[in-house]
Amino acid sequence: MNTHTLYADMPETKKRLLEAAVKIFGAKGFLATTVREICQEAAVNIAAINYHFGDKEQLYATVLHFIFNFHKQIRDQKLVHIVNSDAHPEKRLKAYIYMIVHHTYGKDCSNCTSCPSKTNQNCAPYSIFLMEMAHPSEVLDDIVEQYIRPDVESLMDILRKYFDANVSQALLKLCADSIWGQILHPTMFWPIDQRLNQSTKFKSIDTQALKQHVYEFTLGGLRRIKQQLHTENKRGLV
Amino acid sequence: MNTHTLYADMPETKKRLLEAAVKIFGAKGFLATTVREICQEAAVNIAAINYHFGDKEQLYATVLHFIFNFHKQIRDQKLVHIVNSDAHPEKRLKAYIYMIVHHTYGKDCSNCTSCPSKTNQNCAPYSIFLMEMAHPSEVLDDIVEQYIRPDVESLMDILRKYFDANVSQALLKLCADSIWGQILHPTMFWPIDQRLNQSTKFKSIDTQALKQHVYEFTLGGLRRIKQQLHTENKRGLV
DNA sequence: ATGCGTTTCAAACAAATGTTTTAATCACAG
DNA sequence: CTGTGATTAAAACATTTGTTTGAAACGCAT
Repeated sequence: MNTHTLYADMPETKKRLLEAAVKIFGAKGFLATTVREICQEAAVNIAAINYHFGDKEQLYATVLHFIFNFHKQIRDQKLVHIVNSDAHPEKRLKAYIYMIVHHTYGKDCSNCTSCPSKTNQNCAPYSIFLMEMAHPSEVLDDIVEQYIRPDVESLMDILRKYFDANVSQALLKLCADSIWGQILHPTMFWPIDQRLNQSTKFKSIDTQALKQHVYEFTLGGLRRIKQQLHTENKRGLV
Repeated sequence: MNTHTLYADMPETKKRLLEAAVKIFGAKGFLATTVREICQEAAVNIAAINYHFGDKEQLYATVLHFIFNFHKQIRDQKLVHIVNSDAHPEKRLKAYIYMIVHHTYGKDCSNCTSCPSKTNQNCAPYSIFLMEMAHPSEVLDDIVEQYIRPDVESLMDILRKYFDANVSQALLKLCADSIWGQILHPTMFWPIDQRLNQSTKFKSIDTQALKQHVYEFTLGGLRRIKQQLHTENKRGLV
């Protein structure tokens, strides 16, 4: 079902443990999940975790890598294609936003085994991600380098080319944050939306509408800022 | 130091416990903090939590209310003033964004006792908030109703008046999310920024620049969307 | 000073957790 | 069939956790 580097050549028991771990770590958090529950979910013996992974923490680290490695290959391919394209920066930006939103909210996620409950809970990967933001573990360093930095740098590249004039790194970062903030907000703060609008997550998030909106909103924002830069430069020359 | 409704008429021990609880719950999460550590930090006996709060969970619930109630009075006053103003919606939007950013990143927070470490950790309130997003507790229902819904509704009001034409609730929500996403992103995903840019939080976040950027970016986004609505309507009439 | 309700204290309790141990079982090459 | 290494199984272990208990100390009106 899933051709995964970390996953492919694992013994059956180890695979089952990993899948169960994603599910339960996601549903309850690291400390609230007991190794007993994971083993029960995976239908293996209590000692299996220590045998196959060393201990609970190393299992969690594997889970973290597993989650972020999900779709990395496809995603990276698309990414270099977008960044190296000679299309207009606005087109590239559109491709970028559409791609990220797709991988964040697409069916690939809502159908994966890591998302046990689509109704009243954040799906496992996002819960785990939020946990890391609240209290980063040691693994986060690697995760950022391997999986997050490439995505962010790509966006910075696109933006740099968009503002063809000399533009500060600080401004690029602000713009990138504006974009990422818009993309991630609906998943990350989903429990609030749920309570505000009695909504169920994957029903209420219209991926297509979100893509379009984030792109149009962003385009308006960027154009305005670019224009302001332009008038500032002009004024500077007078 | 802090004239707080929940805080004012508390016995000394209870206050100390509450402050210690904010600090340690924030630094470690609910399960990772032991009542023993809180009591040690507060320099009170082990049994004090159960005596003053009932149990660990009720202490945590109090902490949650305490955090969100912080500055609520001032904030609410400003809010009604902004919403009921007869200024141009763009001006009101600016006031709204500036106010929220101020209360999210302002000195009032970075100086408060709830933010023990400004260097390598998210400050307590935001860590606790993220925990709630990852795994909501029962208290979140009340928190959303009392503290979050008013803020969001105010923004929706402003936006509704901005798009003077008939505009769908869905579009308003998308725009509101774009704004909130931009505002919250830097705090919430601070651990990533820290690792990407070796930055320390309160040094790297320039509140003034953030305010201005979010407003300008948002204004550009909203204007573009409004314009698109307008041409759509025109086309509809033809 | 006395008595009483409130608060603090040290010690103990019961429950649960991650891990280890040791033996049993399995896969399978020789 | 045999033997060897890998895997699984059940039980036990050591620790830590939140909570309770019952007595002591305190504040304070009478």
